[in-house]
Amino acid sequence: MTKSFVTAKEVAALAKVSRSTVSRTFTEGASVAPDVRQRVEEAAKALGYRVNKLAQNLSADQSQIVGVVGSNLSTPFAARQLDQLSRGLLQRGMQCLLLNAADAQHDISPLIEQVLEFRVRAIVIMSGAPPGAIIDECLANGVRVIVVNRQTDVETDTILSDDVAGVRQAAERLIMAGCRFPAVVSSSARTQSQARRRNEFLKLMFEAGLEPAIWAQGVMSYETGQLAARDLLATETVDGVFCVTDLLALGFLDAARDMGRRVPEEVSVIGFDDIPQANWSAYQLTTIRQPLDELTDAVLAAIDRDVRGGNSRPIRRILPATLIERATVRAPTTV
Amino acid sequence: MTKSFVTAKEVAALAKVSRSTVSRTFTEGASVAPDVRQRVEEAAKALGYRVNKLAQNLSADQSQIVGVVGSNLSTPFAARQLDQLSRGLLQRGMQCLLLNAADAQHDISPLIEQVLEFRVRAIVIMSGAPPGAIIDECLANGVRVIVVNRQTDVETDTILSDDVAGVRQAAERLIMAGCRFPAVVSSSARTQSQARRRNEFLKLMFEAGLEPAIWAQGVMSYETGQLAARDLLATETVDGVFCVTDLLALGFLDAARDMGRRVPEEVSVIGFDDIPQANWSAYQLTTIRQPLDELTDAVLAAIDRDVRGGNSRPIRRILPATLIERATVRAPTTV
DNA sequence: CCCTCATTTGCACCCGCGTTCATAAAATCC
DNA sequence: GGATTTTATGAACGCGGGTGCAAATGAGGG
Repeated sequence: MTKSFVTAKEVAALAKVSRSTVSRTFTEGASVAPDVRQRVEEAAKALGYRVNKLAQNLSADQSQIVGVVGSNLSTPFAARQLDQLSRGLLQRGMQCLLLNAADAQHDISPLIEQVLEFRVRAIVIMSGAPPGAIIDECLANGVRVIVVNRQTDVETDTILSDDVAGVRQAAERLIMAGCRFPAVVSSSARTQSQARRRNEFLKLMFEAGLEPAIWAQGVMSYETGQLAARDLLATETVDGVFCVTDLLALGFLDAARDMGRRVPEEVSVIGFDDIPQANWSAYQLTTIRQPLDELTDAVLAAIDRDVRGGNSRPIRRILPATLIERATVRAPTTV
Repeated sequence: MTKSFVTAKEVAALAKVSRSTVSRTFTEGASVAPDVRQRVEEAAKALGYRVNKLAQNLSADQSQIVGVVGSNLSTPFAARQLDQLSRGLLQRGMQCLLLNAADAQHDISPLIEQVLEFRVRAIVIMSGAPPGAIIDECLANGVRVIVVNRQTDVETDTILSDDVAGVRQAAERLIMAGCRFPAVVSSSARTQSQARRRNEFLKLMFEAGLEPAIWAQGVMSYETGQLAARDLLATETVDGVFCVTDLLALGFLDAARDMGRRVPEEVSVIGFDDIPQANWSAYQLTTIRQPLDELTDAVLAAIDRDVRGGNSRPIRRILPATLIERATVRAPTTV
């Protein structure tokens, strides 16, 4: 019943040629007589032959597979990122081996090891903490590693959006709105971009002579944002909130409204990422947009890069984040 | 610079054993003397050896890769589905080769062919139109095909949520709310589940003596839902809307409110899927829940199944969809 | 002390395909 | 038309690793 796949040998037998000729028929730019080629192709079609990529990649010692490790894939931002990336890979004739790091903060070495076993062409790390040692090992083996939105001490391709500049715009905007009692909301997960955004916000606020309330609990989710609002608005005097993620901001918004606080009149809220929901008319969240398209393009470009001159230096691209004005921050006050 | 990977041969040389012994050391249940095993393992670690899955799978004539074809991956429902599935696969020691069918209605044969070349263990089809011919070919080659939320004429594993029963609950609920002028909203994409939900709704409404307005345009998105509301509420008398997808329903809700219509007092709205956003407090959308967890479990079970007795008949599981009462449908009227 | 049996190990071959290399056939040149 | 170049084809080898088989080693029993 469960017959095995058709091999080139069987095609060769049917077409009455050698297996080498079959191989050549399916190899670009090999020399095969037209009539023979046709005979082989017919035989292949009749038998339902398709090359075994496993074997093909084995002798070539490289595959067109790209390993992608990510986490929180149901989160709007990550989902869009993966959607774009996987589509781009497919368009470029590469395969996308998805490794879902269930837990962001865990060490993702085992995942990388797993993907290495497939002699992948490149590894894209969208999340998780990759220890330098294993990245070095990848690079030593000629596997390009592309790290997204994360600083690494290792010399490898790095693509990130300009969190610092983005946060600066957010902070300035809140200050322009006349906020006196800022707060910053994040989850308890200590991912790099979260920490970077939070710390930069704190730094800027201190420089402006303000002392933000700090809230950091739970997982990265809408519900955590709600919780933050209930905590902060009940116990603190807060008139301007920076949520390190839109998801948090949306939860914050809803809970604030449920508590009867008016946004932006009583409290301004600003997020980060610009996920689609931020633009839904129930929210109209003012936020900092991550340049997702450019991010994806940069990743794809970095992967393609290794085809050409081998040992050029690693890419390091910082893409601009921009303030998207919507309706959750008070209009600038003319001081 | 770009050195190749370490092979078993090199490990053998270092450990002063034969390559077979190295192979056996990494093979479950093979007979290797304890001291030799340790020597080999040390050598392997020192050299950074890892087995080449390509080669391993080649001789085994099967991989632990599962091909997953999906589309609209940034959509909340699909994203969650993929998240769960990829996590489950990883936990079970399988790899997830993601094929992103950019366009749902296109023929996905080329995608399947591509994934077949990797001698995958199974193929999960979450979207797209798989022609029966190629599925037959998969099955003939011993590759299990699992189709999710889609009826097929081919005899293969099928997992679907009970759209019909779900829609019945939605329709009954709207009727209970006293709706006289129902409408059904879908996108113009002619995916099976959309069509099934719409047609079933129409049928039930006709049976109840009502004649629903039909709206079907655009892509599957929040914005399309907004558009539907603007169209329907402006030109028709509508007091009860079934959106075949939560995403549509949320857009509909927002646009309806923006037009000043009160929900559920003036118009009741009910969705399908129960995506996380449906439970956000700005919406509180009454909807039909697809049993996502059970769906994923069933898919994973179907994949695992092929380990055991080979030629048992294909699975066909229909999982119950349940009405989730929230706040967008009027309370039942006591007729 | 010799024989038997269990365990360990190396050899050789196979998986399916790409790729020299040599050879046969065809085409070109003078 | 013979010499030379080009082209087409098949045999053989390698990619990295699994595995059947037989030799080698060691332990146990009579």
